[in-house]
Amino acid sequence: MHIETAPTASRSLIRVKTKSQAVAKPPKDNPITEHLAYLLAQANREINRQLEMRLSKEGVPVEQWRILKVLSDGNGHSMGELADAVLLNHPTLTKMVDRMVSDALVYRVQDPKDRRKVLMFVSDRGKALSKRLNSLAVSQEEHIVESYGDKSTNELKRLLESLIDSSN
Amino acid sequence: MHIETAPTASRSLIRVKTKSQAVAKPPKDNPITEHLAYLLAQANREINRQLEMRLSKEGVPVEQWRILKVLSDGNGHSMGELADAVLLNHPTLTKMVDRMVSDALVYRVQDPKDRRKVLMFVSDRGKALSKRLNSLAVSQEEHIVESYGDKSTNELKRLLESLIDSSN
DNA sequence: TTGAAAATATTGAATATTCAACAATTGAAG
DNA sequence: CTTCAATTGTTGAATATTCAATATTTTCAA
Repeated sequence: MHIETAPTASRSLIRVKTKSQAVAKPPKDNPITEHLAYLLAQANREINRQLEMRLSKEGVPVEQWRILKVLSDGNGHSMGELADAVLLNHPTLTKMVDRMVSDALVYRVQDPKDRRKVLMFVSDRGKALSKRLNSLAVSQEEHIVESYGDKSTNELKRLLESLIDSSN
Repeated sequence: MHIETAPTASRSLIRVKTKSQAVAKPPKDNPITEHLAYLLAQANREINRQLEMRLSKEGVPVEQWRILKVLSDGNGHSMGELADAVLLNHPTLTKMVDRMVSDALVYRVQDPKDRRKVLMFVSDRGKALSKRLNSLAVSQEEHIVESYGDKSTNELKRLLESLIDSSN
């Protein structure tokens, strides 16, 4: 691995640039921490990590909690529907569902109305796990509310929903 | 691949459950779309996708924009610092930086003060690219503001920042 | 009715990420 | 000083994700 030798102090000094004076309309060259996309990524990463840690008690990734939760309405959901709902693309979902079928958490049924489709169902074992996972997820959110406040949490949720709406 | 035969209509009917009456304190078994963690993941996915599409004009993933942007202050940043700043874990960053070094966008300098550390710098080529990427990112955010509103955007940013703060 | 196009899900290869182990350097205790 | 622990970054193997191609079924137009 090639690594440069350290620059000399004088060379560093030569490089110092005089900032051009502040412009009237801000050049929008803000620090990355002010970009919406960055803040969303950062917040998502943090909250997702916390949730992941809670769910690890049951040895289950966040995505599987989502899948079980969506299927827990008892209705069959096609793979396409499910992929949208759980924020995974199709091939990723297929493979994750394969694992969950192996673990007897969910099962596939060919849709009799449209045989291209596969309907996913949750098993009793999956339902039981889903309940335990929900407790963990709810307690995480309660923990957030404790430090962040009920008002802020609800306001944030509302804004996120409307951002999502406006992005379609 | 094993797929169950479709359940008969009668079997489906037998399974229908009578919902227990509404409880005083909600059981918090809300749809997943009301969970903060889910809303954050969904919003992040959507906005990140849009940004990704914009940046694809320059053939660069979002993470490389972040790296270039952070390094564009002209100071050297250690790999650890950088990993935190750009929301990547260490091995992932190492490999992405390898690619960027190949593309002559950034370079490594061993820190003379602490030779365990590697300081990352952006090259002139990287700086030029960074500017173009910033334009694209800014225009994306402007596009969001157009439909979502200036007020909502700023309010959302503020709430995200304070969520992140309260999570540490 | 037939044939082409669209929709749906899966597969395998290519790519990316993560985990655990490692190497190098520094810090700190004795 | 010496040695042991902690810090920093990288590597390789294991795992996961994505892209492109495929198979199947349905839809729709001619």
